[in-house]
Amino acid sequence: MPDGASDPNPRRTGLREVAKAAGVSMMTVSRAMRGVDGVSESTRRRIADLAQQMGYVPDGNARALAATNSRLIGISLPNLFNDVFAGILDGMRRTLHGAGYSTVIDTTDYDPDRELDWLQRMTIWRPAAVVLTGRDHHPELAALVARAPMPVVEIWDAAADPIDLCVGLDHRAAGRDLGRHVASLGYRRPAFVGPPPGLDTRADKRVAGIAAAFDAALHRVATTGDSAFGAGAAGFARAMDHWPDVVFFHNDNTAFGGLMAAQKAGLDVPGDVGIAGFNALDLSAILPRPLTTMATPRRQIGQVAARHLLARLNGIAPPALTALPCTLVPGATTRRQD
Amino acid sequence: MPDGASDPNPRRTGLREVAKAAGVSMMTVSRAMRGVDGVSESTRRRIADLAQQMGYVPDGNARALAATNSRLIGISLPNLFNDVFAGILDGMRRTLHGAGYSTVIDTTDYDPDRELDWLQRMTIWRPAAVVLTGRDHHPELAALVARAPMPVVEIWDAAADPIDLCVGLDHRAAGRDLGRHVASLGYRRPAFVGPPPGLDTRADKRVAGIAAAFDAALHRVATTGDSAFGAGAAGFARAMDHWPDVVFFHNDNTAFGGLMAAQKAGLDVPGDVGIAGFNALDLSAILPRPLTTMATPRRQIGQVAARHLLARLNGIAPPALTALPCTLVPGATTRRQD
DNA sequence: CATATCGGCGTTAACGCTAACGTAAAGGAG
DNA sequence: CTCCTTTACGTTAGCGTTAACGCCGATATG
Repeated sequence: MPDGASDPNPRRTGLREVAKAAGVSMMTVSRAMRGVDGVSESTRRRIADLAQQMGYVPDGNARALAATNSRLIGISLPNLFNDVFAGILDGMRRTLHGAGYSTVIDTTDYDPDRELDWLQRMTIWRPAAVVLTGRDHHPELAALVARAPMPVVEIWDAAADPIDLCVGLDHRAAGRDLGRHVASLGYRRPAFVGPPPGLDTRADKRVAGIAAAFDAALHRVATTGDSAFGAGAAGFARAMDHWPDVVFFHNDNTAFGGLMAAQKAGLDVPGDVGIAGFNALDLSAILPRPLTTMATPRRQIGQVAARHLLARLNGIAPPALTALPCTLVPGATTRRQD
Repeated sequence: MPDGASDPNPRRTGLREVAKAAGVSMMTVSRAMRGVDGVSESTRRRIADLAQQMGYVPDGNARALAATNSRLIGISLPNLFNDVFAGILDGMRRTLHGAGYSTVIDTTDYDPDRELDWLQRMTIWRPAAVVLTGRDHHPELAALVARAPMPVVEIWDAAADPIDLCVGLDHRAAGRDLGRHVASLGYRRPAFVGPPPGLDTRADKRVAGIAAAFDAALHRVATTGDSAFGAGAAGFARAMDHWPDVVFFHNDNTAFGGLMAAQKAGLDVPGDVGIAGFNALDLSAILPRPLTTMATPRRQIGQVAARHLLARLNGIAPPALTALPCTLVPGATTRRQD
């Protein structure tokens, strides 16, 4: 069958072509394809078959333009080199995807400027909603959202007065609970190894919670570098200058780095020094001495956030603030209870 | 300042409003905003100021519709719980983002059906291009791409006859090089722990490469479960039933799981058994005994893929197939060279 | 001094689709 | 048999933007 040459511009098959082939109006095809009422079952099936056979693909841009709303949801996360955000994202995307939404993702590296920048570019697509990580944003972000009204979900950090919706956990309480547990084991001189203050505000809240559980001051050591593991090892060495009897880490990966450094330094864990992580990542459970850590409901946060968002998009008002509980994992890198 | 009520429908500021305010035609504003030729510098600046001040945000949907192309790029990856794909993605996104493209991401869990499904839904948005992982797709995918012609980049696995563009590494060669190194150390009875054959075709190619480096047959053990670490530990235990003297793992995370299992079983590594990973993830370097592994240029793959893609989008023809080199990391979980 | 060229801008006609409203025919109630 | 309702469509008028082309005055070119 000779192909081209006959038609100079073979025009992509659109609603028009399907309509002509089916002997109905474009509007009927449009309705049939979207599954909205007003088309008889027989016609719908006939159109669906025809569309399939003709290779018709609806045009999301035209659709969004005509309907003045799209099925695109923007998601902003600090990074993806981290099972924490990968877990949240996974929980969220399964639900959103199932409801017919596509997700546009960006990572900010904890930089509010980049978050704002991304949101500005995202609004070009008239997204149905956006998801932001945390509660601390660029000062201009609120104005931007006010100008382009749409549902906003802030995830991971549950704190009062969200922009719109918020699903996460209470990081201060999680830090406090972990701190209290460790303090109850008899530790008295805590240190913390993690990002420098101000960078990751969730970490700051956890530190505050941990510190509140102890009488003595908590020594905070700032890590740098790309690898969480390497940063943990280096941070641990610097933390030990202050003779702590227990070192808290930003997360389990850095804690593992610290554990390796302790081993290399010939220190006994938990005899000479206790070690505690955060998040209960997969790694923490298979160590010969499982990490003391706090399990965070990451996938669940994503799922709940997505469900609330869908509710909002369907006109139902979900709770503005949802804090999900964490679970202490006693592990074996701190002393056992006497 | 009393706000609403005066105008019943305050209409979002569009090209029209800016044009009216600037006393020029919509077309001039359009040109000015896009930075295309045909507008004097003074007019351009005046319009830009006005647009900024009026809070004008271009409509990507209308733009894509009128221009019949969008600045959206679809990216399909197996998952994000893995520094491998997170690294590739990061390298790619920095470059694409810098060129003004947004990325729509999906994960497939190594399921060709889900990849096809996603691509079908992605084409709705008329993306400027799509990125797929690997070279093995659903049989119908080629037809789908042919119907909606657009640049396609296949990443991670460099193999002949790509759909369009391909940037990755030669997994068979990487496996072979790693295998040869290990064989040269005197190991004779290799085993492999990783996903079941057919699931991750890159892993299959590496296995083939490893096997080719040995005289004896290679025992392959399939892992299951969500956690790479746990899977590695369980897989190692099952692999030892066949008395291998060296166990290769799908990646460094599973290898670490295996290492922990060996330690728990009282086996000496590399005395009793050698262990080799793949990818040189951050984890592998900070272990007391660094992993024998193969370093893969993940971020670089992303960058090169993005650069080639941008070239293609700008009408320049990049090389169809690019294979990037890997670097052997001898580590200490296999014997030293005699 | 006529003609070609070019920068700077405007006009027109889509791009592919959907909201809102219109209409014709069939069925049910009184 | 009229009136109302419901079902199943069709018609009209955009959604906000850009490609293509046209026009006009200003500066080179022969």
